[in-house]
Parts: sequence; structure tokens; C-alpha cells
Amino acid sequence: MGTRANPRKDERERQIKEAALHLFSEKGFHDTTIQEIAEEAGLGKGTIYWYWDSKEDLAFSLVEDMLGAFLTLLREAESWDLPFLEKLGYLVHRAARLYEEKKDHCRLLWKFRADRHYIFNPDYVKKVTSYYREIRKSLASVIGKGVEEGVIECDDPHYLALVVLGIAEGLELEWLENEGFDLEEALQLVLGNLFSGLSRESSREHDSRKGRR
Amino acid sequence: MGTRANPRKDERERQIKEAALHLFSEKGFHDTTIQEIAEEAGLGKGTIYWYWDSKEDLAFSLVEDMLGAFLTLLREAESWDLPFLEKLGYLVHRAARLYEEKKDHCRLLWKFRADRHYIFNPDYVKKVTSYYREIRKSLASVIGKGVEEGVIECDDPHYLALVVLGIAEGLELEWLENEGFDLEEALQLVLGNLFSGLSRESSREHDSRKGRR
DNA sequence: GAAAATCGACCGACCATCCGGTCAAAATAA
DNA sequence: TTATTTTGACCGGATGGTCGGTCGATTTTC
Repeated sequence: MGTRANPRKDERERQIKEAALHLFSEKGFHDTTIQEIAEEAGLGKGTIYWYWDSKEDLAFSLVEDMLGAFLTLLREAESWDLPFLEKLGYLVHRAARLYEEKKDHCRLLWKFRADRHYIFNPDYVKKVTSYYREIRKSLASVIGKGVEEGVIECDDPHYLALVVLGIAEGLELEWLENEGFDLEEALQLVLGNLFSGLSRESSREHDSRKGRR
Repeated sequence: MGTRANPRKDERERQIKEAALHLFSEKGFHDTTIQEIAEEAGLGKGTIYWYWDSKEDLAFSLVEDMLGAFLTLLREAESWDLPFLEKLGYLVHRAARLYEEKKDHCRLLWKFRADRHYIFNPDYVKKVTSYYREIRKSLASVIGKGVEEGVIECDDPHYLALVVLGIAEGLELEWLENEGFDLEEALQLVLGNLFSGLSRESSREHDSRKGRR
């Protein structure tokens, strides 16, 4: 029994996601109502439930869009054939560009991040957590190659990945909250100095801080 | 109408704040109910409204406790009579200790931060924003003294303060989310390399990144 | 090719529930 | 007794999700 294809499916999903992204990123999960999303999309409330199972479900698809894009970039970076420091610089450039392109997604992730456990049910939380873990692993692998190359000294690339992601997130926050803040410039400044510190310290005999745990 | 002082006032406020801190920091603002706070404090729901005007009001007093403590530390630091790099190192030490002591406050601030505009009414938001502004100003002043001392080169201490706070917040997040992450060590590593980069670059002739906007 | 039958996208009134805040009354202290 | 403190039943507003129904488009039938 040939079920009819829905010719408007893509357009509807786009409409709804666009409206949801706009509202969630501005007001957070709890203060955005399905009613508002429907209104902004120019559709009836019930229509949203035709395409998604729940408010949670809709929200998650937006989270996944961003985390997936970022993870994809990192995976790509793992295979770039560049000297470590250049690779890192280019990665920062690409990441900053991605953030710029998906600024609303960034805002949304930020709003959801703190209490993702109380927005999402355990299954979704597991998925989100797994994205973050994969992101850390991928970055750790990039850093690990830098260690192999002998460019930096670091006993625990996974720890350093954590630090780098922390820096990135903190600066991302400043970028979101301060008009005119140049995210890429700040990242290059801080990470540049961090890694040049880690490489210099490995040639001199220095104190004990070498990105170990 | 000689109003009697309420001998239980302090104890009650402590009980309620303690319960609220615990619940807000764990579940965020929206998913914590007044009922739950009252239960955990071992009091009736109405009693909370004897001591505070609203849920918002109670939440704000906890935010203020932390922001106030941090700002006080920074103001103190402004008056320490130490060479810049030592002052900064000690400040990081003290800040890390404060965070450790008030870890639940940190969690709470973090949960509230993203959507403070939708938790608090405009008056409270103004107060919170003003705390953050004062914190930036105070840190910028500390950094400014480092510039005056000639220890670092930096065209815009206010911008650098933003970057440093971003780093601190990002690493704070990793610390909150990763058991065993040593916040002070990470901060010293990253800020140490950042500032030693900024001082080295000012003695050599280097490229254009010098913590300017 | 026109009428009839079927389908499925869409709608929005409605329901069940939740929760911040109120208040009258009870308990306690002075 | 009077003033203060505490309580929790109750109120009203809000909202996520449901579901019966509509209607235009597609398919079938003649």
C-alpha cells in the first residue's frame, strides 16, 4: 500500500526548527512554549506534534545539529596533513567560522547545557554526553599527534583537550555576551601562548607544569 | 509597637538558604519547587514567604552571596602590594580556594547564568549585570597595574580582563563537570603561559597579537 | 473525466497537572 | 491577652500534550 510521500515535509520541518531555534536560543527551553513556536512558524500547535514526538524531541534535534557539526569538523581535522601548530591554528579558524555561522545554535546549546539533565530524559542525556565525550576524544587525538611530532610536551593529551575545550567554551561565552568580541582572535591569542609555552618548556628544563594531570 | 527581634530569624534564613542552595544548584531554578525547598528545610511552605518575598528573591540572595564574595576578593587583590605576576598567581590561588569552598554556589550560578534574563526581573538582572561589570573592572585594574609595572604589554586591560574571565569560567565549567579536575593547576598553567607570552612578546619584536582589542 | 471514496496534513479547544503565591487560622512566645 | 511566627489548604494562571474533526488533495470507480 504505497503511502503517500509528504511533499511539504522538508519545508515544514525547516519552518518549525527555525522558529524553535530562534525562540529556544533567545529564551531557553522552559520559557519557550510550543504555542509560541507554532505561532512563529505560522502553523497550528498540533502540527508540531505531527512532526515531532515532544518538545524535548524537537529541542534535541537542534542540539544534535550543532554538536554533530562540531564533531564532524574535529574528525576532519584529525585527518588533515599539516604540522601540529598550523593544524591547530586552522582548526581554530574553522571552528570560529562554524560558531559564527551557527551563532543561534551556540546560544541554544549554552542555555541548555547547564541543566540538560532536567530538560532531557536519560536517553537523550546519554546521547548528548556521548557527543561531548567524542569531541574530547577527537581533540585529544589531534593533540596526541602533536606530542608524537615532538612539537609539544604533554603527559596526558586527554587532560589537555579538557583544558583547551574549557578555554574555548569560556571564550565562546564572552563572545556571546559581548558584542564585538572577536572569538577567533582571542582563541588564537590564548591557545597560541599556551602551546608555545608547552613547546618551550619541553626544550628548557623548567618547573613541573607540562600539561600533565 | 516595640517589635521584638525574631530570635529564630538567623537560623530560619540559614535553613532555608541551605536547602535552596542545595536544590537550585542541583536542579536549576525552574525544576526546583518552593514546596521542595520547604520540605528539605523542614518547614512549611508559607514560612519561606515570611522571610522572602518570592522564589526569585530567595534565588537572588544566593547569587549575591557568591558574586559578592568574588568581587570582595578582587577588590582586596587590587590593594595587595606584590609584583604583578606574583599577585596574579596568588589571586588565582585564592579564587580557586573560594570556588572550592562554595562549589554549590558555583553550580548554582552556572545554572542561572544562561537564562538569568528569564529567571530574574529587570531590576535583579541589572544588579547581576552590575556585579559582572564591577568584576571585570576590578580585574582590569589589577591587569592595568601590571602594564604600568612594565611586566606585560597590553593595549587594552579591559579586553584582557574579559579574556581572563572567559578562561576562568571555561575551566570552572570543566572543573564542575569532571571529578578530579584541578582547577587551580589548570588556571595557573593557562594564565601563566598567557602572561609569560605577553611579557616575552613585548621584549622581542613579534607579530601583532598583544592583548589588544 | 467526473463523482465518490480515501487519505493524511493540519488545527485548536480541551484536559490534566503543576506550581508560585495567599491567607485565615493555629501555634507559640512574651 | 496580645503579638509574632508558622502552617498548609487553596486559588488561579499557565502549559505540554491529546484527539476529534476539517478539508484539500489524491486515488479509485464507473
